Amino acid sequence: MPTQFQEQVYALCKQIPKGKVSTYGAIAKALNKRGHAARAVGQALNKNPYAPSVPCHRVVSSDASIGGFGFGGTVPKIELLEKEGIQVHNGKVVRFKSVLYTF
DNA sequence: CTCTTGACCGACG
DNA sequence: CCGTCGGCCAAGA
Repeated sequence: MPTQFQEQVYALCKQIPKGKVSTYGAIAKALNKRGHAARAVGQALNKNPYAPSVPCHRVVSSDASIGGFGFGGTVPKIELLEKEGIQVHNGKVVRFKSVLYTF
Protein backbone atom coordinates (compact mmCIF):
# COMPACT_ATOMS: atom_id res chain seq x y z
CA MET A 1 0.00 0.00 0.00
CA PRO A 2 1.68 3.16 -1.17
CA THR A 3 1.69 6.33 0.85
CA GLN A 4 -0.74 9.15 0.15
CA PHE A 5 1.99 11.30 -1.26
CA GLN A 6 2.70 8.67 -3.89
CA GLU A 7 -0.96 8.31 -4.73
CA GLN A 8 -1.10 12.02 -5.40
CA VAL A 9 1.89 11.83 -7.70
CA TYR A 10 0.45 8.89 -9.61
CA ALA A 11 -2.90 10.62 -9.92
CA LEU A 12 -1.29 13.68 -11.47
CA CYS A 13 0.77 11.55 -13.84
CA LYS A 14 -2.35 9.86 -15.05
CA GLN A 15 -3.86 13.27 -15.69
CA ILE A 16 -1.16 14.02 -18.23
CA PRO A 17 -2.80 13.68 -21.66
CA LYS A 18 -1.16 11.85 -24.54
CA GLY A 19 1.30 13.92 -26.53
CA LYS A 20 2.10 16.05 -23.50
CA VAL A 21 4.78 15.95 -20.83
CA SER A 22 5.28 17.38 -17.37
CA THR A 23 8.18 18.07 -15.05
CA TYR A 24 8.99 16.88 -11.55
CA GLY A 25 9.01 20.45 -10.37
CA ALA A 26 5.55 21.12 -11.77
CA ILE A 27 4.13 18.06 -10.05
CA ALA A 28 5.90 18.91 -6.83
CA LYS A 29 4.55 22.42 -7.02
CA ALA A 30 1.03 21.17 -7.68
CA LEU A 31 1.24 18.79 -4.76
CA ASN A 32 3.40 20.32 -2.09
CA LYS A 33 2.92 23.86 -3.28
CA ARG A 34 6.37 24.66 -2.03
CA GLY A 35 9.69 25.31 -3.67
CA HIS A 36 11.14 22.05 -4.92
CA ALA A 37 9.98 18.71 -3.67
CA ALA A 38 10.82 17.23 -7.03
CA ARG A 39 13.12 14.73 -5.36
CA ALA A 40 10.23 13.22 -3.45
CA VAL A 41 8.22 13.11 -6.67
CA GLY A 42 11.05 11.30 -8.42
CA GLN A 43 11.20 8.78 -5.64
CA ALA A 44 7.48 8.14 -5.83
CA LEU A 45 7.75 7.52 -9.56
CA ASN A 46 10.83 5.38 -9.04
CA LYS A 47 8.83 3.00 -6.88
CA ASN A 48 5.92 3.35 -9.25
CA PRO A 49 3.86 0.28 -8.28
CA TYR A 50 1.47 1.21 -11.07
CA ALA A 51 4.24 1.07 -13.69
CA PRO A 52 2.16 0.43 -16.84
CA SER A 53 -0.87 2.23 -15.47
CA VAL A 54 0.98 5.42 -14.71
CA PRO A 55 2.60 7.14 -17.72
CA CYS A 56 5.64 8.11 -15.71
CA HIS A 57 7.58 8.27 -18.97
CA ARG A 58 5.69 11.48 -19.73
CA VAL A 59 7.43 13.13 -16.82
CA VAL A 60 10.77 14.71 -17.65
CA SER A 61 13.26 17.05 -16.06
CA SER A 62 12.64 20.81 -15.99
CA ASP A 63 15.60 21.14 -18.31
CA ALA A 64 13.64 19.34 -21.04
CA SER A 65 16.01 16.41 -20.58
CA ILE A 66 14.64 12.92 -20.14
CA GLY A 67 16.38 12.54 -16.81
CA GLY A 68 17.56 9.33 -15.21
CA PHE A 69 14.84 6.66 -15.38
CA GLY A 70 15.67 3.08 -14.61
CA PHE A 71 13.42 1.72 -17.32
CA GLY A 72 16.31 0.07 -19.10
CA GLY A 73 17.73 3.53 -19.66
CA THR A 74 16.43 6.66 -21.34
CA VAL A 75 16.56 5.30 -24.87
CA PRO A 76 13.45 3.04 -24.80
CA LYS A 77 11.67 5.91 -23.16
CA ILE A 78 12.50 8.33 -25.91
CA GLU A 79 11.20 5.84 -28.45
CA LEU A 80 7.98 5.58 -26.49
CA LEU A 81 7.62 9.34 -26.26
CA GLU A 82 8.13 9.74 -29.98
CA LYS A 83 5.48 7.12 -30.46
CA GLU A 84 3.12 9.28 -28.44
CA GLY A 85 3.87 12.20 -30.70
CA ILE A 86 6.51 13.88 -28.53
CA GLN A 87 9.67 14.66 -30.46
CA VAL A 88 12.86 13.95 -28.55
CA HIS A 89 16.26 14.90 -29.89
CA ASN A 90 19.69 14.54 -28.35
CA GLY A 91 18.14 13.48 -25.06
CA LYS A 92 16.01 16.63 -24.97
CA VAL A 93 12.33 17.16 -25.63
CA VAL A 94 11.70 19.21 -28.75
CA ARG A 95 9.13 21.97 -28.42
CA PHE A 96 9.26 21.17 -24.72
CA LYS A 97 7.35 24.32 -23.87
CA SER A 98 4.66 23.40 -26.37
CA VAL A 99 4.17 19.88 -25.04
CA LEU A 100 4.54 20.89 -21.43
CA TYR A 101 1.36 20.17 -19.51
CA THR A 102 0.62 22.21 -16.40
CA PHE A 103 -1.95 21.31 -13.77
C1' DC B 1 14.32 9.54 16.42
C1' DT B 2 18.70 10.28 13.41
C1' DC B 3 21.35 9.49 9.22
C1' DT B 4 21.69 8.44 4.35
C1' DT B 5 20.00 8.22 -0.29
C1' DG B 6 17.54 9.78 -4.58
C1' DA B 7 14.02 9.21 -11.82
C1' DC B 8 15.44 17.00 -8.86
C1' DC B 9 15.81 22.33 -9.24
C1' DG B 10 17.92 26.83 -9.19
C1' DA B 11 21.72 29.78 -8.53
C1' DC B 12 26.80 30.82 -8.95
C1' DG B 13 31.36 30.82 -11.02
C1' DC C 1 28.23 26.16 -21.98
C1' DC C 2 29.60 23.20 -18.14
C1' DG C 3 30.80 22.00 -13.42
C1' DT C 4 29.81 22.76 -8.58
C1' DC C 5 27.13 24.06 -4.31
C1' DG C 6 23.19 24.40 -1.60
C1' DG C 7 18.35 23.49 -0.63
C1' DC C 8 13.86 21.04 -0.24
C1' DC C 9 10.95 16.70 0.59
C1' DA C 10 9.92 11.80 1.40
C1' DA C 11 11.17 6.95 2.33
C1' DG C 12 14.23 3.40 4.11
C1' DA C 13 17.82 1.47 7.43
